[in-house]
Amino acid sequence: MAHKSLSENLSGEWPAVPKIVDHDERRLELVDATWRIIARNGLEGATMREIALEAGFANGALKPYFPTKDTLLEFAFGHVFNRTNQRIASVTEGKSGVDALRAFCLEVLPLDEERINEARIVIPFWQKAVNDPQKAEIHRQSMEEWLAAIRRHLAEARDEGKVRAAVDDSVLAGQLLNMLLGAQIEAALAPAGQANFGHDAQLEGYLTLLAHP
Amino acid sequence: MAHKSLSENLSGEWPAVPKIVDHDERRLELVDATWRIIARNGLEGATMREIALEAGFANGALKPYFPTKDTLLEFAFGHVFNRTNQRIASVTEGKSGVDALRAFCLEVLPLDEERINEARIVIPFWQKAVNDPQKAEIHRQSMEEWLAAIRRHLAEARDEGKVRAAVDDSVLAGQLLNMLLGAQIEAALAPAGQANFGHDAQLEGYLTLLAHP
DNA sequence: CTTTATTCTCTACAACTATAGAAAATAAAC
DNA sequence: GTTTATTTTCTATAGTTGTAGAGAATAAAG
Repeated sequence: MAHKSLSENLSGEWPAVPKIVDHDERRLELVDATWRIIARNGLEGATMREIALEAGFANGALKPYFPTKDTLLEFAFGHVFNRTNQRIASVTEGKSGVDALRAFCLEVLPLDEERINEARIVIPFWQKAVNDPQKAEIHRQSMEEWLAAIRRHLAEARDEGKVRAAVDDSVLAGQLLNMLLGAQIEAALAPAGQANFGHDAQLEGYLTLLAHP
Repeated sequence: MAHKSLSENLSGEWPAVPKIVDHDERRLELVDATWRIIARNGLEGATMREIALEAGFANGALKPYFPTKDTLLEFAFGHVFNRTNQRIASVTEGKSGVDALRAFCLEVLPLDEERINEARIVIPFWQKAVNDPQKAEIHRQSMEEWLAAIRRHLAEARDEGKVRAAVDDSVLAGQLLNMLLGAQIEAALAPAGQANFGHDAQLEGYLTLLAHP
Protein backbone atom coordinates (compact mmCIF):
# COMPACT_ATOMS: atom_id res chain seq x y z
CA MET A 1 0.00 0.00 0.00
CA ALA A 2 1.62 3.18 -1.16
CA HIS A 3 -1.13 5.65 -0.43
CA LYS A 4 -2.15 6.51 3.12
CA SER A 5 -5.54 8.02 3.78
CA LEU A 6 -5.90 11.37 5.52
CA SER A 7 -4.33 11.53 8.99
CA GLU A 8 -3.68 7.81 9.03
CA ASN A 9 0.00 8.39 9.69
CA LEU A 10 -0.37 10.91 12.49
CA SER A 11 -0.33 8.24 15.20
CA GLY A 12 2.88 6.55 14.05
CA GLU A 13 1.68 3.10 13.15
CA TRP A 14 4.85 1.71 11.57
CA PRO A 15 7.44 2.34 14.29
CA ALA A 16 9.81 -0.08 12.67
CA VAL A 17 10.52 2.36 9.83
CA PRO A 18 11.21 6.04 9.32
CA LYS A 19 8.25 8.26 8.63
CA ILE A 20 9.49 11.21 6.64
CA VAL A 21 6.56 12.89 4.98
CA ASP A 22 3.36 14.12 6.60
CA HIS A 23 0.91 13.08 3.92
CA ASP A 24 -1.71 15.62 4.90
CA GLU A 25 0.78 18.43 4.75
CA ARG A 26 2.13 17.25 1.42
CA ARG A 27 -1.37 17.17 0.03
CA LEU A 28 -1.80 20.79 1.05
CA GLU A 29 1.50 21.70 -0.61
CA LEU A 30 0.34 20.09 -3.83
CA VAL A 31 -3.01 21.80 -3.63
CA ASP A 32 -1.25 25.10 -3.14
CA ALA A 33 0.86 24.53 -6.21
CA THR A 34 -2.27 23.64 -8.16
CA TRP A 35 -3.93 26.80 -6.94
CA ARG A 36 -1.01 28.92 -8.11
CA ILE A 37 -0.95 27.30 -11.53
CA ILE A 38 -4.66 27.76 -12.15
CA ALA A 39 -4.50 31.38 -11.01
CA ARG A 40 -1.53 32.03 -13.30
CA ASN A 41 -2.15 29.87 -16.36
CA GLY A 42 -5.76 28.76 -16.09
CA LEU A 43 -7.24 25.33 -15.62
CA GLU A 44 -5.92 24.13 -18.97
CA GLY A 45 -2.38 24.83 -17.83
CA ALA A 46 -2.86 22.70 -14.74
CA THR A 47 -1.49 19.40 -16.06
CA MET A 48 -0.09 16.84 -13.67
CA ARG A 49 3.42 17.53 -14.95
CA GLU A 50 3.06 21.27 -14.48
CA ILE A 51 1.63 20.90 -10.99
CA ALA A 52 4.43 18.56 -9.96
CA LEU A 53 7.02 20.96 -11.35
CA GLU A 54 5.47 23.91 -9.54
CA ALA A 55 5.59 21.94 -6.30
CA GLY A 56 9.21 21.01 -6.95
CA PHE A 57 8.76 17.37 -7.84
CA ALA A 58 8.96 15.14 -10.86
CA ASN A 59 6.13 13.82 -12.94
CA GLY A 60 5.04 10.77 -10.98
CA ALA A 61 5.50 12.06 -7.45
CA LEU A 62 1.88 13.10 -7.03
CA LYS A 63 0.40 9.65 -7.34
CA PRO A 64 0.96 8.47 -3.75
CA TYR A 65 -0.94 11.51 -2.48
CA PHE A 66 -3.65 11.81 -5.10
CA PRO A 67 -4.44 8.66 -7.06
CA THR A 68 -6.01 10.60 -9.95
CA LYS A 69 -6.09 14.13 -11.23
CA ASP A 70 -9.76 14.45 -10.46
CA THR A 71 -9.07 13.60 -6.82
CA LEU A 72 -6.47 16.34 -6.70
CA LEU A 73 -8.71 18.94 -8.32
CA GLU A 74 -11.65 18.11 -6.11
CA PHE A 75 -9.48 18.41 -3.01
CA ALA A 76 -8.02 21.68 -4.30
CA PHE A 77 -11.39 23.23 -4.97
CA GLY A 78 -12.75 22.06 -1.65
CA HIS A 79 -9.77 23.58 0.10
CA VAL A 80 -10.36 27.01 -1.40
CA PHE A 81 -14.00 26.81 -0.36
CA ASN A 82 -13.06 25.84 3.18
CA ARG A 83 -10.54 28.62 3.47
CA THR A 84 -13.02 31.22 2.31
CA ASN A 85 -15.62 29.92 4.75
CA GLN A 86 -13.09 30.05 7.58
CA ARG A 87 -12.24 33.63 6.72
CA ILE A 88 -15.93 34.47 6.73
CA ALA A 89 -16.42 32.84 10.10
CA SER A 90 -13.47 34.67 11.56
CA VAL A 91 -14.56 38.05 10.19
CA THR A 92 -18.21 37.85 11.20
CA GLU A 93 -17.48 36.51 14.67
CA GLY A 94 -18.86 38.77 17.34
CA LYS A 95 -20.81 40.78 14.77
CA SER A 96 -24.48 40.63 13.95
CA GLY A 97 -27.08 42.31 11.79
CA VAL A 98 -25.91 44.77 9.18
CA ASP A 99 -22.36 44.75 10.54
CA ALA A 100 -22.12 41.00 10.07
CA LEU A 101 -23.74 41.24 6.66
CA ARG A 102 -21.27 43.89 5.53
CA ALA A 103 -18.30 41.95 6.88
CA PHE A 104 -19.53 38.80 5.14
CA CYS A 105 -19.85 40.48 1.77
CA LEU A 106 -16.59 42.42 2.03
CA GLU A 107 -14.82 39.15 2.72
CA VAL A 108 -16.30 37.45 -0.34
CA LEU A 109 -16.03 40.34 -2.80
CA PRO A 110 -12.92 40.32 -4.99
CA LEU A 111 -11.48 43.53 -3.58
CA ASP A 112 -7.79 42.57 -3.39
CA GLU A 113 -5.32 40.54 -5.39
CA GLU A 114 -5.77 37.38 -3.34
CA ARG A 115 -9.53 37.28 -3.73
CA ILE A 116 -9.32 38.14 -7.41
CA ASN A 117 -7.13 35.06 -7.72
CA GLU A 118 -9.81 33.08 -5.90
CA ALA A 119 -12.27 34.32 -8.48
CA ARG A 120 -9.93 32.98 -11.17
CA ILE A 121 -10.10 29.61 -9.41
CA VAL A 122 -13.81 29.46 -8.83
CA ILE A 123 -14.77 30.06 -12.46
CA PRO A 124 -12.92 26.96 -13.72
CA PHE A 125 -14.54 25.14 -10.84
CA TRP A 126 -17.99 26.21 -12.00
CA GLN A 127 -17.13 25.12 -15.51
CA LYS A 128 -16.23 21.66 -14.24
CA ALA A 129 -19.30 21.57 -12.03
CA VAL A 130 -21.63 22.19 -14.96
CA ASN A 131 -20.97 18.62 -16.08
CA ASP A 132 -19.89 16.98 -12.84
CA PRO A 133 -22.71 16.42 -10.33
CA GLN A 134 -20.28 15.75 -7.48
CA LYS A 135 -18.63 19.16 -7.90
CA ALA A 136 -22.01 20.80 -8.41
CA GLU A 137 -23.05 19.36 -5.07
CA ILE A 138 -20.05 20.98 -3.35
CA HIS A 139 -21.19 24.29 -4.77
CA ARG A 140 -24.82 23.77 -3.86
CA GLN A 141 -23.94 22.98 -0.27
CA SER A 142 -21.69 26.02 0.14
CA MET A 143 -24.27 28.33 -1.35
CA GLU A 144 -26.94 26.93 0.96
CA GLU A 145 -24.73 27.72 3.94
CA TRP A 146 -24.10 31.21 2.65
CA LEU A 147 -27.81 31.81 2.07
CA ALA A 148 -28.60 30.68 5.61
CA ALA A 149 -25.97 32.99 7.07
CA ILE A 150 -27.23 35.94 5.03
CA ARG A 151 -30.83 35.29 6.08
CA ARG A 152 -29.73 35.12 9.71
CA HIS A 153 -27.96 38.45 9.48
CA LEU A 154 -30.93 39.99 7.67
CA ALA A 155 -33.29 38.89 10.42
CA GLU A 156 -31.02 40.43 13.05
CA ALA A 157 -30.80 43.60 10.98
CA ARG A 158 -34.57 43.82 10.88
CA ASP A 159 -34.64 43.56 14.68
CA GLU A 160 -32.16 46.43 14.79
CA GLY A 161 -34.45 48.39 12.51
CA LYS A 162 -31.72 48.74 9.93
CA VAL A 163 -33.48 46.66 7.31
CA ARG A 164 -37.01 47.81 6.62
CA ALA A 165 -37.55 46.90 2.97
CA ALA A 166 -40.90 45.39 2.08
CA VAL A 167 -39.34 42.38 0.41
CA ASP A 168 -39.01 38.88 1.80
CA ASP A 169 -35.66 38.06 3.39
CA SER A 170 -35.24 34.91 1.30
CA VAL A 171 -35.56 36.97 -1.85
CA LEU A 172 -33.11 39.55 -0.55
CA ALA A 173 -30.63 36.83 0.36
CA GLY A 174 -30.86 35.41 -3.15
CA GLN A 175 -30.29 38.84 -4.67
CA LEU A 176 -27.26 39.48 -2.53
CA LEU A 177 -25.75 36.06 -3.20
CA ASN A 178 -26.16 36.50 -6.94
CA MET A 179 -24.55 39.92 -6.73
CA LEU A 180 -21.57 38.35 -4.99
CA LEU A 181 -21.26 35.64 -7.64
CA GLY A 182 -21.57 38.15 -10.45
CA ALA A 183 -18.80 40.22 -8.91
CA GLN A 184 -16.50 37.19 -9.11
CA ILE A 185 -17.02 37.02 -12.85
CA GLU A 186 -16.45 40.69 -13.44
CA ALA A 187 -13.26 40.63 -11.37
CA ALA A 188 -11.86 37.46 -12.95
CA LEU A 189 -12.42 38.73 -16.49
CA ALA A 190 -11.17 42.27 -15.92
CA PRO A 191 -7.78 43.11 -17.42
CA ALA A 192 -5.02 42.60 -14.88
CA GLY A 193 -4.45 45.59 -12.64
CA GLN A 194 -7.68 47.37 -13.52
CA ALA A 195 -9.74 45.41 -11.08
CA ASN A 196 -12.08 47.39 -8.86
CA PHE A 197 -15.44 47.87 -10.50
CA GLY A 198 -16.90 49.65 -7.49
CA HIS A 199 -18.05 46.46 -5.86
CA ASP A 200 -17.80 48.03 -2.42
CA ALA A 201 -19.96 50.94 -3.59
CA GLN A 202 -22.49 48.43 -4.89
CA LEU A 203 -22.59 46.77 -1.49
CA GLU A 204 -23.11 50.05 0.38
CA GLY A 205 -25.74 51.05 -2.15
CA TYR A 206 -27.57 47.79 -1.62
CA LEU A 207 -27.52 48.21 2.16
CA THR A 208 -28.98 51.67 1.61
CA LEU A 209 -31.79 50.16 -0.45
CA LEU A 210 -32.54 47.71 2.35
CA ALA A 211 -32.72 50.46 4.97
CA HIS A 212 -35.69 52.31 3.46
CA PRO A 213 -39.21 50.90 3.68
CA MET B 1 -7.68 28.91 -51.82
CA ALA B 2 -10.11 26.61 -50.09
CA HIS B 3 -11.56 28.92 -47.48
CA LYS B 4 -13.77 31.83 -48.44
CA SER B 5 -14.21 34.72 -46.09
CA LEU B 6 -17.65 35.76 -44.86
CA SER B 7 -20.10 36.67 -47.64
CA GLU B 8 -17.37 36.53 -50.27
CA ASN B 9 -19.33 34.02 -52.27
CA LEU B 10 -22.69 35.76 -52.18
CA SER B 11 -22.00 37.67 -55.37
CA GLY B 12 -21.11 34.62 -57.47
CA GLU B 13 -17.56 35.32 -58.48
CA TRP B 14 -16.70 32.01 -60.13
CA PRO B 15 -19.52 31.68 -62.67
CA ALA B 16 -17.63 28.99 -64.52
CA VAL B 17 -18.28 26.50 -61.73
CA PRO B 18 -21.10 25.39 -59.47
CA LYS B 19 -21.46 27.04 -56.11
CA ILE B 20 -23.11 24.53 -53.83
CA VAL B 21 -22.60 25.57 -50.24
CA ASP B 22 -23.43 28.90 -48.68
CA HIS B 23 -20.37 29.28 -46.48
CA ASP B 24 -22.01 31.65 -44.05
CA GLU B 25 -24.94 29.32 -43.57
CA ARG B 26 -22.66 26.33 -43.14
CA ARG B 27 -20.73 28.21 -40.49
CA LEU B 28 -23.96 28.79 -38.61
CA GLU B 29 -24.82 25.08 -38.88
CA LEU B 30 -21.46 24.17 -37.39
CA VAL B 31 -21.83 26.74 -34.65
CA ASP B 32 -25.24 25.31 -33.84
CA ALA B 33 -23.80 21.82 -33.58
CA THR B 34 -21.06 23.17 -31.33
CA TRP B 35 -23.67 24.87 -29.18
CA ARG B 36 -25.61 21.64 -28.78
CA ILE B 37 -22.51 19.65 -27.84
CA ILE B 38 -21.38 22.12 -25.21
CA ALA B 39 -24.85 22.31 -23.70
CA ARG B 40 -25.07 18.53 -23.59
CA ASN B 41 -21.53 17.35 -22.82
CA GLY B 42 -19.65 20.43 -21.72
CA LEU B 43 -16.77 22.25 -23.32
CA GLU B 44 -14.44 19.29 -22.84
CA GLY B 45 -16.72 17.14 -24.98
CA ALA B 46 -16.57 19.66 -27.80
CA THR B 47 -13.73 18.14 -29.82
CA MET B 48 -13.47 18.80 -33.52
CA ARG B 49 -14.40 15.20 -34.25
CA GLU B 50 -17.48 15.38 -32.03
CA ILE B 51 -18.62 18.67 -33.48
CA ALA B 52 -18.22 17.38 -37.04
CA LEU B 53 -20.15 14.23 -36.14
CA GLU B 54 -22.96 16.24 -34.54
CA ALA B 55 -23.20 18.37 -37.68
CA GLY B 56 -23.28 15.23 -39.85
CA PHE B 57 -19.80 15.45 -41.33
CA ALA B 58 -16.49 13.67 -41.09
CA ASN B 59 -13.46 14.76 -39.17
CA GLY B 60 -11.78 17.15 -41.56
CA ALA B 61 -14.85 18.80 -43.07
CA LEU B 62 -14.77 21.77 -40.69
CA LYS B 63 -11.44 23.12 -41.86
CA PRO B 64 -12.62 25.04 -44.94
CA TYR B 65 -15.09 26.92 -42.79
CA PHE B 66 -13.05 27.40 -39.63
CA PRO B 67 -9.27 27.17 -39.99
CA THR B 68 -8.74 26.39 -36.31
CA LYS B 69 -10.78 25.27 -33.35
CA ASP B 70 -10.28 28.58 -31.62
CA THR B 71 -11.80 30.37 -34.60
CA LEU B 72 -14.82 28.12 -34.37
CA LEU B 73 -15.26 28.58 -30.64
CA GLU B 74 -14.88 32.33 -30.83
CA PHE B 75 -17.45 32.52 -33.60
CA ALA B 76 -19.78 30.23 -31.64
CA PHE B 77 -19.56 32.29 -28.48
CA GLY B 78 -19.98 35.53 -30.38
CA HIS B 79 -23.05 34.12 -32.08
CA VAL B 80 -24.75 33.27 -28.78
CA PHE B 81 -24.00 36.78 -27.55
CA ASN B 82 -25.44 38.33 -30.68
CA ARG B 83 -28.56 36.25 -30.52
CA THR B 84 -29.19 37.19 -26.91
CA ASN B 85 -28.66 40.86 -27.73
CA GLN B 86 -31.07 40.60 -30.64
CA ARG B 87 -33.69 39.03 -28.40
CA ILE B 88 -33.18 41.84 -25.92
CA ALA B 89 -33.54 44.47 -28.62
CA SER B 90 -36.70 42.86 -29.92
CA VAL B 91 -38.26 42.53 -26.47
CA THR B 92 -37.48 46.02 -25.21
CA GLU B 93 -38.51 47.70 -28.44
CA GLY B 94 -41.28 50.23 -27.85
CA LYS B 95 -40.85 49.94 -24.10
CA SER B 96 -39.11 52.32 -21.74
CA GLY B 97 -38.45 52.87 -18.06
CA VAL B 98 -39.38 50.08 -15.66
CA ASP B 99 -41.21 48.15 -18.36
CA ALA B 100 -38.10 48.04 -20.54
CA LEU B 101 -35.93 47.19 -17.55
CA ARG B 102 -38.18 44.30 -16.59
CA ALA B 103 -38.34 43.01 -20.15
CA PHE B 104 -34.56 43.22 -20.43
CA CYS B 105 -33.97 41.22 -17.26
CA LEU B 106 -36.66 38.65 -17.98
CA GLU B 107 -35.03 38.03 -21.34
CA VAL B 108 -31.59 37.47 -19.80
CA LEU B 109 -32.61 35.46 -16.74
CA PRO B 110 -32.42 31.67 -17.17
CA LEU B 111 -36.14 31.08 -16.79
CA ASP B 112 -36.66 28.42 -19.46
CA GLU B 113 -34.77 25.46 -20.89
CA GLU B 114 -33.25 27.41 -23.76
CA ARG B 115 -31.79 30.11 -21.58
CA ILE B 116 -30.55 27.59 -19.04
CA ASN B 117 -28.67 26.02 -21.92
CA GLU B 118 -27.26 29.42 -22.76
CA ALA B 119 -26.05 29.65 -19.17
CA ARG B 120 -24.31 26.31 -19.69
CA ILE B 121 -22.56 27.86 -22.70
CA VAL B 122 -21.56 31.13 -21.13
CA ILE B 123 -19.79 29.57 -18.15
CA PRO B 124 -17.29 27.69 -20.31
CA PHE B 125 -16.89 30.93 -22.23
CA TRP B 126 -16.02 32.80 -19.06
CA GLN B 127 -13.54 30.10 -18.15
CA LYS B 128 -11.80 30.52 -21.50
CA ALA B 129 -11.95 34.29 -21.20
CA VAL B 130 -10.13 34.25 -17.86
CA ASN B 131 -6.95 33.43 -19.77
CA ASP B 132 -7.75 34.74 -23.23
CA PRO B 133 -7.76 38.54 -23.51
CA GLN B 134 -9.54 38.48 -26.86
CA LYS B 135 -12.50 36.56 -25.42
CA ALA B 136 -12.44 38.72 -22.30
CA GLU B 137 -12.78 41.73 -24.56
CA ILE B 138 -15.91 40.27 -26.17
CA HIS B 139 -17.40 39.92 -22.71
CA ARG B 140 -16.31 43.39 -21.59
CA GLN B 141 -17.89 44.99 -24.62
CA SER B 142 -21.19 43.17 -24.23
CA MET B 143 -21.38 44.05 -20.54
CA GLU B 144 -20.68 47.68 -21.32
CA GLU B 145 -23.59 47.71 -23.74
CA TRP B 146 -25.83 46.08 -21.19
CA LEU B 147 -24.82 48.54 -18.50
CA ALA B 148 -25.55 51.45 -20.81
CA ALA B 149 -28.99 50.05 -21.64
CA ILE B 150 -29.81 49.48 -17.98
CA ARG B 151 -28.72 53.00 -17.07
CA ARG B 152 -30.87 54.39 -19.85
CA HIS B 153 -33.92 52.52 -18.62
CA LEU B 154 -33.20 53.57 -15.04
CA ALA B 155 -33.07 57.22 -16.04
CA GLU B 156 -36.41 56.90 -17.83
CA ALA B 157 -37.85 55.14 -14.82
CA ARG B 158 -36.76 57.99 -12.60
CA ASP B 159 -38.58 60.42 -14.90
CA GLU B 160 -41.67 58.24 -14.55
CA GLY B 161 -41.24 58.45 -10.78
CA LYS B 162 -41.00 54.67 -10.54
CA VAL B 163 -37.41 54.65 -9.37
CA ARG B 164 -36.82 56.87 -6.35
CA ALA B 165 -33.98 55.14 -4.52
CA ALA B 166 -31.25 57.40 -3.13
CA VAL B 167 -28.51 55.44 -4.86
CA ASP B 168 -26.61 56.40 -8.00
CA ASP B 169 -27.90 54.84 -11.21
CA SER B 170 -24.46 53.55 -12.16
CA VAL B 171 -24.28 51.66 -8.91
CA LEU B 172 -27.77 50.27 -9.38
CA ALA B 173 -26.92 49.18 -12.91
CA GLY B 174 -23.85 47.34 -11.63
CA GLN B 175 -25.89 45.60 -8.96
CA LEU B 176 -28.52 44.49 -11.43
CA LEU B 177 -25.97 43.26 -13.94
CA ASN B 178 -24.18 41.22 -11.29
CA MET B 179 -27.47 39.73 -10.18
CA LEU B 180 -28.12 38.64 -13.74
CA LEU B 181 -24.68 37.05 -14.05
CA GLY B 182 -25.03 35.31 -10.70
CA ALA B 183 -28.36 33.88 -11.80
CA GLN B 184 -26.61 32.26 -14.78
CA ILE B 185 -24.31 30.38 -12.44
CA GLU B 186 -27.05 29.20 -10.17
CA ALA B 187 -29.10 27.97 -13.11
CA ALA B 188 -26.23 26.24 -14.89
CA LEU B 189 -25.15 24.37 -11.77
CA ALA B 190 -28.61 23.40 -10.59
CA PRO B 191 -29.53 19.72 -11.03
CA ALA B 192 -31.38 19.17 -14.30
CA GLY B 193 -35.10 19.83 -14.07
CA GLN B 194 -35.00 21.61 -10.73
CA ALA B 195 -34.10 24.93 -12.22
CA ASN B 196 -36.13 27.92 -11.06
CA PHE B 197 -34.54 29.46 -8.01
CA GLY B 198 -37.08 32.27 -7.85
CA HIS B 199 -35.10 34.51 -10.14
CA ASP B 200 -38.25 36.28 -11.28
CA ALA B 201 -39.22 36.94 -7.67
CA GLN B 202 -35.76 38.38 -7.11
CA LEU B 203 -36.26 40.73 -10.03
CA GLU B 204 -39.66 41.93 -8.82
CA GLY B 205 -38.24 42.34 -5.33
CA TYR B 206 -35.39 44.42 -6.66
CA LEU B 207 -37.76 46.67 -8.62
CA THR B 208 -39.71 47.11 -5.39
CA LEU B 209 -36.54 48.20 -3.63
CA LEU B 210 -35.88 50.76 -6.35
CA ALA B 211 -39.37 52.23 -6.08
CA HIS B 212 -39.06 53.44 -2.48
CA PRO B 213 -36.97 56.48 -1.58
C1' DC C 1 28.12 0.24 7.45
C1' DT C 2 23.98 -2.56 6.77
C1' DT C 3 19.23 -3.06 6.66
C1' DT C 4 14.64 -1.62 5.45
C1' DA C 5 10.56 0.73 4.25
C1' DT C 6 9.51 4.97 2.16
C1' DT C 7 9.76 8.43 -1.24
C1' DC C 8 10.86 10.05 -5.64
C1' DT C 9 12.62 9.94 -10.49
C1' DC C 10 12.38 8.34 -14.80
C1' DT C 11 10.78 6.00 -18.69
C1' DA C 12 7.05 4.03 -21.06
C1' DC C 13 2.57 3.74 -22.91
C1' DA C 14 -2.01 4.02 -24.60
C1' DA C 15 -5.45 7.33 -25.54
C1' DC C 16 -6.72 11.41 -27.47
C1' DT C 17 -5.97 15.94 -29.49
C1' DA C 18 -5.83 19.51 -33.42
C1' DT C 19 -4.35 19.84 -37.77
C1' DA C 20 -2.63 18.81 -42.58
C1' DG C 21 -3.25 17.21 -46.98
C1' DA C 22 -3.97 13.58 -50.63
C1' DA C 23 -7.59 11.37 -52.75
C1' DA C 24 -12.38 10.45 -53.65
C1' DA C 25 -17.04 12.03 -54.23
C1' DT C 26 -20.07 15.49 -55.82
C1' DA C 27 -22.90 18.38 -58.73
C1' DA C 28 -23.55 22.01 -61.96
C1' DA C 29 -22.35 23.45 -66.92
C1' DC C 30 -21.48 22.07 -71.46
C1' DG D 1 -21.35 11.61 -70.84
C1' DT D 2 -17.41 14.94 -70.05
C1' DT D 3 -15.35 18.59 -67.78
C1' DT D 4 -14.28 21.28 -63.76
C1' DA D 5 -14.00 23.31 -59.45
C1' DT D 6 -15.87 22.43 -55.04
C1' DT D 7 -16.81 19.72 -51.17
C1' DT D 8 -16.01 15.88 -48.21
C1' DT D 9 -13.78 11.72 -46.63
C1' DC D 10 -10.02 9.45 -45.10
C1' DT D 11 -5.51 8.63 -43.43
C1' DA D 12 -1.43 10.35 -41.32
C1' DT D 13 1.26 13.06 -38.05
C1' DA D 14 3.13 15.40 -34.28
C1' DG D 15 2.10 16.68 -29.81
C1' DT D 16 0.05 16.27 -25.21
C1' DT D 17 -2.31 14.05 -21.68
C1' DG D 18 -3.14 10.97 -17.45
C1' DT D 19 -1.49 7.01 -15.62
C1' DA D 20 1.49 2.92 -14.51
C1' DG D 21 5.37 0.89 -12.59
C1' DA D 22 10.41 -0.38 -12.26
C1' DG D 23 14.19 1.20 -10.25
C1' DA D 24 17.15 4.59 -7.80
C1' DA D 25 17.63 7.61 -3.99
C1' DT D 26 16.69 8.51 0.68
C1' DA D 27 16.92 8.48 5.63
C1' DA D 28 16.14 6.43 9.98
C1' DA D 29 17.34 2.28 12.97
C1' DG D 30 20.42 -1.34 14.42
